[in-house]
Amino acid sequence: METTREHELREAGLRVTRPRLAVLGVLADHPHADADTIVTAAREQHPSLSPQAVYGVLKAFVGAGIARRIEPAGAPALFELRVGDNHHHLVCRSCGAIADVDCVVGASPCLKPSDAAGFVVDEAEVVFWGMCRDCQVEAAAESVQIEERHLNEEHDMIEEHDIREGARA
Amino acid sequence: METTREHELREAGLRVTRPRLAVLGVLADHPHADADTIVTAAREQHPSLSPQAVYGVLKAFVGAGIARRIEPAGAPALFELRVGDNHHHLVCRSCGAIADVDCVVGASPCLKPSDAAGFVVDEAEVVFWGMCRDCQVEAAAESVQIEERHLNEEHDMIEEHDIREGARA
DNA sequence: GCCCTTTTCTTGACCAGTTCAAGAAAGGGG
DNA sequence: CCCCTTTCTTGAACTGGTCAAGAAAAGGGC
Repeated sequence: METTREHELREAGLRVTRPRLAVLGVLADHPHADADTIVTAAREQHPSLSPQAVYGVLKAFVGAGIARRIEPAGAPALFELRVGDNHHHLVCRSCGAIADVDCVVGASPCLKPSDAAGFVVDEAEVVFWGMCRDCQVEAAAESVQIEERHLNEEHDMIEEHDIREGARA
Repeated sequence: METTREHELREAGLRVTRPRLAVLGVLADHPHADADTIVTAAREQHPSLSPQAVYGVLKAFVGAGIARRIEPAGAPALFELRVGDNHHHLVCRSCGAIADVDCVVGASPCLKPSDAAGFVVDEAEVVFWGMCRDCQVEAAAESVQIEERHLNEEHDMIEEHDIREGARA
């Protein structure tokens, strides 16, 4: 019995239900999963699970403070169980992969705006944009190919674009 | 003649068109406008302007480097002309107001992740979440009203649970 | 253990923001 | 001024996500 997870839910003031346990399990396995990934993965344990149920569960988790929602620009929302430590994220521009980064300064709020313009700031969210190791390798390989293509010239193009494996989760 | 703005467009390698000049004007007036605001405002100068044209223009601007797109979680994308200085943003949780903040450390990339996990980072985006002055005032006024209501009322239970302030940072 | 109330899940419609596609119109170099 | 290219208009479509109503199931009291 997943008493541990049941406990986590109860601790958070949430009823223990199959969909919630399933989603919790998926989040434990996929530290930065989007709703769709969660639906798909959670259906292994609970086939009838609906997307709306997942949205509801996720909203409950976020509301109860056991999950955090992150929304990198241009990507669907991602959810993670690591909460309360104000860590930040590295996002790969080409494949969307996400990695955690500990808070730069340590404590939260980790950053203070130089001039808060009258705002009361309660969170500083940092997103580091860049390219993950895999995509760097791929990009390097591709640029080599382009070079070769130029050398060989007048041969038909090898369409390698759209490789984009979903290494998001 | 808006030679200045025409020049800005040409400088950026863009053709000068009426929709573009209109959008450029709106962005100059509204430093953090969303697509819808831009459409509405730009129609004062160019009534037949379509939303799709605006999306196209904005994409062109961003591509040409004369505008920047920001996407605060849970809000439509906003566009600003201030580019190239890697400044950051304060976002009001209750009304969505946005204010610019100069880069905390000065130069861009202003922050270096403690451990980049193999990523090559090219930008550090910081969003400060909080409450703007207006909303603070409003919230204060509202809490006073609630307090009065409690005092006047015949001692209904003062439900204080679920306060759970989002002190996530 | 069973009932009852409340919460949650299922099913299905709907919405906002944005993108895609095809043809018409406008920019601007020659 | 013409022609080619880019851009805009019009209209449809798509994605990620929300809303609403009824069915199901959680779990406290008996």
